[in-house]
Amino acid sequence: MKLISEVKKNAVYDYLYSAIRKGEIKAGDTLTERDLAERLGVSRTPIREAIRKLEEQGVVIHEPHKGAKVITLSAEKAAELYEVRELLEGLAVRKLAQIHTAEMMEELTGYIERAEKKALAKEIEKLSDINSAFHLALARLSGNIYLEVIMNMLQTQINLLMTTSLSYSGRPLENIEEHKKILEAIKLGDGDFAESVAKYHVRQAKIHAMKKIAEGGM
Amino acid sequence: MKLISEVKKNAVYDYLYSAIRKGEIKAGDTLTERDLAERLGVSRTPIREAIRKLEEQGVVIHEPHKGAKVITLSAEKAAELYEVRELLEGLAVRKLAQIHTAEMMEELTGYIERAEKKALAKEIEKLSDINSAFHLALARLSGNIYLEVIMNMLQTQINLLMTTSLSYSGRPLENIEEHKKILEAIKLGDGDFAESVAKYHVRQAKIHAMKKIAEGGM
DNA sequence: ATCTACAAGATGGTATACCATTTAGGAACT
DNA sequence: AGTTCCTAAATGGTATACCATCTTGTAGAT
Repeated sequence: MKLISEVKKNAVYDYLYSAIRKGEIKAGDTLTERDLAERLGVSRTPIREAIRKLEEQGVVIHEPHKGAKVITLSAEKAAELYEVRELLEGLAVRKLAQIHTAEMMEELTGYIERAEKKALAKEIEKLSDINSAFHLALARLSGNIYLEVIMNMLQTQINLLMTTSLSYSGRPLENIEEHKKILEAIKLGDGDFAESVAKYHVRQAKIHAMKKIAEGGM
Repeated sequence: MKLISEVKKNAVYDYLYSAIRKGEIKAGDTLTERDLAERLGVSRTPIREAIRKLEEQGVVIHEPHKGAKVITLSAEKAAELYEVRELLEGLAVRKLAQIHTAEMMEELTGYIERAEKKALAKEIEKLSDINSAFHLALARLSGNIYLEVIMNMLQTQINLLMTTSLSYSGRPLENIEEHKKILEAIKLGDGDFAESVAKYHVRQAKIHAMKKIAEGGM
């Protein structure tokens, strides 16, 4: 039985991460414990824990006695991000091609269906969340726990990038089509092929993101 | 000016991680905050932070109201670990082949020299630490910040594996020879070749580790 | 004998106060 | 005017107490 009021530690984390994604807290801003505690009406303890978690995920960097600064995602960092993600997503999909079951495919298809609805409804923030969930699911279902943990971190960063820098602008339909192609490749059961399709997808996403960053004001 | 007494949070983390590596705290054991606080003579606060960090690194898993349990590294987990590491170390070395400078090579060579000394002196625990530092340096020098963060986590896990399961038993000399080959490949500047040498090294380490796990009592 | 319910202990989460360290700004001196 | 030193404020770290929740064992009922 899940209660409404989650533990504050998580609530604070969610609030801060969301505020950063929405741009209410900008890159370079510093989070100070006492400040936030007062503003959110809680003690420093849950704030500390939330900031630790943000640090863990690479969202802020803590400089002693200067506060935790929200990272700035430069074009270089974005390139590094996608570089690693290409490898890992390739591996996840390769493994999935070898071990996939009907239930797995059903779950994955579910994300795509929901994504299509959100895309049509232009609910871009929710679309972004669903796409995140899709990629995380690929990692989780691959059965490699490390892939899952790492992809979670990378996805957190990518969401940050998408929202703060790219203002959610995506290529929603092409993106979804590529996701479908990944699922088809998994169904074929050919690890090499599935891996190459997944890598292609990540490269496309990277190209798009880099172009946006180059245009937009970073 | 660095003082002797580091912050307790880190001291507690170091103590716990070390105790786990030494087997004083075994896989499956639970860490409870009050318990440790009393035994180490500090308050729960630094204990909490240390446990969080252990959790972050995947060393313990926190189950609500049951304490933080030290993970059990099964053969499957070890295989997953090396699977991911092969990809990432391959990427790191590929990049290094393209961007390496004299200073970088000097640093890397330094690790190998120190490793040889420790190997000859049979100081196996210190050897293990130096090898960790070598691999972490590869990731760091590659210039991809994500590689560095991720490799740090993987290395933490591998150290755990080496000590708890493999009792430091290694193939120290072969290992060092392979490290030398990696450096030579980097110097040649051929990314593809360097990557393949690095991947080969990780696969060898994996084979050795898996064999040991199969023999030894896990 | 088994099941239920409840109470006590264990565990985690939060609030608060205090201490340590660092930073930053200004006063005093040259 | 520039430099040095010192102090106050900011920030982080730690200790402690209290509260909420969950687990577990046991007493009582059936």
